[in-house]
Amino acid sequence: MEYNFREIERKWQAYWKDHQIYKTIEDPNKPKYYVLDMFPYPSGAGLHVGHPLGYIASDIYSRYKRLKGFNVLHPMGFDAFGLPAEQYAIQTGQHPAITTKNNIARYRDQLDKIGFSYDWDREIRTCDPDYYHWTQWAFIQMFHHYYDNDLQKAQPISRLIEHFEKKGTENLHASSTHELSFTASDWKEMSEKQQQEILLNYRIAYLADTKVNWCPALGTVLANDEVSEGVSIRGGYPVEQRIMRQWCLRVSAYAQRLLDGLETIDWTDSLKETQRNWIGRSEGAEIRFSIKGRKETFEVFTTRADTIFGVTFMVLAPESELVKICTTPEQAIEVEKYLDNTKKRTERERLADRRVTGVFSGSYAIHPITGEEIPIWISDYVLAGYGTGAIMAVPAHDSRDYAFAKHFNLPIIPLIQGCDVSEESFDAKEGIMINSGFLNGLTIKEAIEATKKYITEKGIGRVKINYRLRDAIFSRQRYWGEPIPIYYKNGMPYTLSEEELPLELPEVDKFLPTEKGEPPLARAKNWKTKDGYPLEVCTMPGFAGSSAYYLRFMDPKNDKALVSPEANQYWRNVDLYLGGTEHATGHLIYSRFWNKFLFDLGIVCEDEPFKKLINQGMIQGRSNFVYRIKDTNTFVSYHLKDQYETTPIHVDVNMVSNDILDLEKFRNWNPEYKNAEFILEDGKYICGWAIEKMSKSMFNVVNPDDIVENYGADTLRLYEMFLGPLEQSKPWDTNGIDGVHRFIKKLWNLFYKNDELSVSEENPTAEELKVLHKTIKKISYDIENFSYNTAVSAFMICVNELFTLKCNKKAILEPLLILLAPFAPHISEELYHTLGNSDTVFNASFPQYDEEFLKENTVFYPVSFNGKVRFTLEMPTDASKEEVEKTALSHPQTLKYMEGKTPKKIIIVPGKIINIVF
RNA sequence: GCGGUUGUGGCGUAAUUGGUAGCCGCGCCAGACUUAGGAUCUGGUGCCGAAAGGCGUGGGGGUUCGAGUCCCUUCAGCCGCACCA
Repeated sequence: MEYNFREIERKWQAYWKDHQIYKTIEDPNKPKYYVLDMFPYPSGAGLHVGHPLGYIASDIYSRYKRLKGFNVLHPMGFDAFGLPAEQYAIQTGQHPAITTKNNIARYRDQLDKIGFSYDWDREIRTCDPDYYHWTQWAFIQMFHHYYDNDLQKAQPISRLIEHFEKKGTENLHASSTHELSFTASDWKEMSEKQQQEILLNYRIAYLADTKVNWCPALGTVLANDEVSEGVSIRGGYPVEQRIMRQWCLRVSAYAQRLLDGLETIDWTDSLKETQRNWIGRSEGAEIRFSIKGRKETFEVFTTRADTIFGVTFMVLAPESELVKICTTPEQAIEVEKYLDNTKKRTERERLADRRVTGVFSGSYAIHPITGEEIPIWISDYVLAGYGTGAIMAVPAHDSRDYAFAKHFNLPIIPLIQGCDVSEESFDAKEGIMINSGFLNGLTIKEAIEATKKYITEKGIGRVKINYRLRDAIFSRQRYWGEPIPIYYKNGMPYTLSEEELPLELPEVDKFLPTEKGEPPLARAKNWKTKDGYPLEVCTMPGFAGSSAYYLRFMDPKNDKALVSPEANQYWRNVDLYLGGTEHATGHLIYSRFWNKFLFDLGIVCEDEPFKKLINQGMIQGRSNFVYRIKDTNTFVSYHLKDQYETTPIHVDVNMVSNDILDLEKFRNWNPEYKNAEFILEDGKYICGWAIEKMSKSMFNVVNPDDIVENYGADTLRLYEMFLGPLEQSKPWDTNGIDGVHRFIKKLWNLFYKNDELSVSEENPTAEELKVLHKTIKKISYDIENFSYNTAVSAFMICVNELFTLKCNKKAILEPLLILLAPFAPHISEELYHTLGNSDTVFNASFPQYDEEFLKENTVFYPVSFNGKVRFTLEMPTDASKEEVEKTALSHPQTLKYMEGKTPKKIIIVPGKIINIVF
């Protein structure tokens, strides 16, 4: 029989579906294992060959774990809300729900062809009301909680109100937007509206005026991780800063726990480092300065408290509230001018053009230790959003302060013994302090500690930890997202009751803002509560739906809760999570935050959602080029191109094979090339190539459907794994796929001789057993270590060796099929049944290797002289060191290489190597 | 600038963790079967050299009997962060 992959794959995919092989239920008798892929956003372009890489890897692991006796949860769903479908809707009028549904169908079809073991009964779509019910529910919980810094835990708002009623803000240690201070009686005298406004300052989901990234082209605000270098990541449209009243999530409250949690999880160092970076913890001191002639004081944050004696000026961010206070009438015009100028510059311009700019405020600060007067300046090199928006400038030891001081001719006082600050600042954190009063003679490290102690004791400052992590802005002025379950009464936000969920996305006539500039939901008819209060018109951002989806998979049909305690306690958290690095600072921070919040509420039993995480590398494209001779329609083959002046042109890789261009296809590709002429080499047109991103514009996109059609899903799966280490980026080159396909056919031919099934029941030989058990050992090790490329190579070696041995014994081939089943499920299932089994191969057990079969009688020693290997020596495995040495020294070859000299030293590593030094 | 990560044949890669560098494939070369080959099978294939032999894991240095692997130094690519005080 021929290996007919089309028929085999169709047959077993249907069988698995009909017999519900992948249906998963909680089974207390088996250990659980949860394998999750980062679910895709179903784009209109469909999957290319790079997308399934991680899915294949996780599928192999899932099937392996199952064969090892685990109850494996391996679900899949779709991150279905998002901008592209909405942009498409604006352009074409097609409802994003329809676009999304079609795209999902396409994705599903493509995924099905590859033969994954997903339990599709658990499929979730974030745009499904039954799903976003629980996204909205979580938001409501966040609204009704605040973060207690003492307990390091979310607490009900009712507890906060109690505190206010008893003590006002006294002894309150809660995360907040602004530091507030009021008494219990102040609180009681406030109106309902005032109280609500105060509470927003503490809620974990809160409404506040914040500086946002406004993207005019998309008509919405974007989160920090959705913006890069001043443009939106989706679409690349310019983004500007604006102050707007927005929903935010108090992620910053969890900064320390997000940081600490990294120690407990098995992620790569680079990813943890990226998150640490993003959280940006810095330990320092907050020091208070008074303003000469005024009662107001202000604080600055510094990590270099040791440099306090080197402060020669202060700098305020232009947006700082202190600017008003510090500006003297004499300087008012100058300051006004400067503020106007900075306002006109966008964030991008400020970053691109690092000119030193600033203006003197007219006021002086009083140095808290020396009592000296220090001029207060205003400059946009100080960021309003970090620390207190004001700094103490130490030009001798900070390059930014140095540049500023040089430009405005301000004094520079060196503080480190022997440092030279005539040309640049000395930023290094090493040396002995000078010019620093009581700090003189201390090392920097000692001086930092001494200063902290001093300012704390004298009450002029305190030790402070700052985080770069900002609260997440949660409003999007868009249509295609989860409605926020909020209504407004008296201008203040209130949540809908849980019974009113899900708040379904309403129909609108157009997916555009209203004439008044309100978001699209403002177009909806009757967008108000039954009592007539207006509902929130913003929707949630893209990361909302993906923040807790891994929990929903545990219990996807539950209409009473996000996840039942029973399901959650069984599945706990994700054991293995696979996905790309692009989510390092977005999804992977937000979902950890979301999970920790639910953990505080006792909804989930694990503090961290993803125990182990692997980032699969990107599959790059391999582009092909033709070379057109300038101003002609003639194309010259690669090796001849240097004889002409040519322009390289991308050609579709699908009409190139082994870098040889199909001329006929090329001519028909584009009318422009209809009459193209070619200068060939050896009768062929050879294309040039380059490794680039896989994208439509490079014409290097390879569709998995085509590969499945031509080679089968098993070949695709094996080849994707064979390309190289999972985590590494590597180019896709369809040319190499034949090798893997040949391997599968060779495996097939172990079973079939001249189209006849030929499998023997005979007992295997020692040699055959050795081949099998060597392979079992290697495959087990490789799967555990996600080294799938070497596993595929081990399979090839195994089949090559069995082929040489002409082995067709069932006792060898059957375990081999079980080993291979996670990688190539279809052919394994087919041949497993061919051997007479009636149950699926995935109900078998993974073979165990037996060291007994791997024992060798003899070992080949490489014999080297002064480190150079000259020949090998076969010795019995159990030969003693002395025997080996004796045999080696008396070997005729040894005499030749010794050139009559006496050995100085003989190194023998049993079973490994012999080295003779002379 | 800071941090992470990777440098091995023409290409993708491997190396039991300090012990024969180049496994497994692609490509290429030769041969077989073929009307044919972008099919299949067999053999060869790191570089230089006719061979003996020499050289060889980005470069330089070191430790060691022995280094792709450890240490120092340097270069290059990729990724992340970046006026974060």
